[in-house]
Amino acid sequence: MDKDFYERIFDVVRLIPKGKVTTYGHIARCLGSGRSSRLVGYAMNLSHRQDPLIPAHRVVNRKGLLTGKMHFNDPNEMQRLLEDEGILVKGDQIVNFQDHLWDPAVLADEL
DNA sequence: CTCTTGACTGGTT
DNA sequence: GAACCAGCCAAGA
Repeated sequence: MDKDFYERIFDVVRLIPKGKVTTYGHIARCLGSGRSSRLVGYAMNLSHRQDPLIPAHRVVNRKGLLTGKMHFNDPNEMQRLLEDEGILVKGDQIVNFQDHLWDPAVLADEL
C-alpha cells in the first residue's frame, strides 16, 4: 500500500454506507494512526477536488456536529444530503448520532 | 530546519 | 454535561 495518506482516507469515506455516518477518529483509528484524526479532516478539505466525489457529509466529529459543513460549496447542502439519507440534523447536530454511527471496523468484519 | 495552522480527540475541572 | 487544556500528525510558508 504505497497510497498517499489521503487516498486511504478517501477510500474509507467512500465505503461509508448510505444513511450512515462516521467520525474522523474512527477513520483515523482504522488507518492505524489513531491520533491523526485532524489529518482526516484536513484530507476532507481536499476531498472536493477528488474526481470520485467523496461523501464528506457522512463524516462528522465525535459529537455528531457538522463541523465541516462550512467548508462545503454550500453549507446547507451537507445537512440536506444527510436528511436525504434519513439522518435528522438539528442545529448542525445529528439526532440519534450514535444510532447512525458506522464504524469502519465493521467493514473488515463483513469482508 | 522551524513555526503556524487545521472539517479532531481524550482527559480534567 | 459543558468548557478548557494538551497531545498528535501532516502540509505549507
